[in-house]
Amino acid sequence: MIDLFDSNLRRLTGYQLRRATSASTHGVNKVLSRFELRRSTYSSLSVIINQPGLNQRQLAHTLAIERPNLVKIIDVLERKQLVKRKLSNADRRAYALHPTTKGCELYQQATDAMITEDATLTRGMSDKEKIMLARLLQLIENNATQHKAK
Amino acid sequence: MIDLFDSNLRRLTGYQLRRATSASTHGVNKVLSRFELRRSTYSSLSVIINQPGLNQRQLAHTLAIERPNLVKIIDVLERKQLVKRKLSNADRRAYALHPTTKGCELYQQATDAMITEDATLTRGMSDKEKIMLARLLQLIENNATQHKAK
DNA sequence: TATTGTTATACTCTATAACTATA
DNA sequence: TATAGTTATAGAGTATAACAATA
Repeated sequence: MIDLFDSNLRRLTGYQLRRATSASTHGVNKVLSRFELRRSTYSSLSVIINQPGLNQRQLAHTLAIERPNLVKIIDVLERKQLVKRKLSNADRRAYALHPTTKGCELYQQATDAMITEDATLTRGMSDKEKIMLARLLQLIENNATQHKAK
Repeated sequence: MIDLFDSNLRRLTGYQLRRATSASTHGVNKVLSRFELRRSTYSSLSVIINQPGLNQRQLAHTLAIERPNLVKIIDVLERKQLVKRKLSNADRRAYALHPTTKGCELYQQATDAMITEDATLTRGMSDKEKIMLARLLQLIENNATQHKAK
């Protein structure tokens, strides 16, 4: 096959980002499917375990997703008995989100597999490069978020 | 607001990538909407201008998208008279994709705006860091694509 | 009045199977 | 038989408006 190239697009950092992200998606989905999780449910479970008791608004903010999109994600996690919505005493409008024992166990297994999978992405990088990459990606996110707010 | 953090997730390169990409999306969409383009139509137009005469299979491969998803994108570009499907003499199954004059002009304007927008993402980076970022993102994409093929 | 969770809805991107016409 | 373009379809993520219960 003739190997064409998108040399114009490749000059854009935003496009480079999108291609790298997109390429990584297949492997991530494949790993998570072994645990009957999707990216949205895994990331929500992760934050809930990291910050037990937070409410849906806080979780949505942490994940940078909209509140309405979270409802079905938590529904799924609750149906699978990985997470529980507990009524908050302080504010009866809100639910405090807590992981179950089953949720913690599944999270540990899934995370082990995710870390292994994730390591394939940075194969060939030195530790110094990995640290720099993380720093630059965070800078981009901050730049974009600040830019968006204006 | 209490500033919670997703420290578990943030250790994963794949998640760092996704957050940076996602954060950049709003600005890109906003720029492209001024030209009545979307990411999919802009990137297709870009490749067609870069490689005039290529067919839809080649374009899909270059953009790493599936052939069926390209059909409506080209339909839109053709309806807007930015691109033309020309019957290929060599292979009457295939269309050769060519930009129109209008397509080239709109692409130039949109690209100027896109480059300006894109520069905000790498604000605060040295030239050396920008080069390294591009190299590391390409490495990730290669690693992920290779990993996927297995 | 404002906020939490929710419902409804719509749009974009992505992915696969199967068809047609050509090769 | 294999390929290019297409159709149909379904899944996942994302975004906004509006509502009930509560603050």
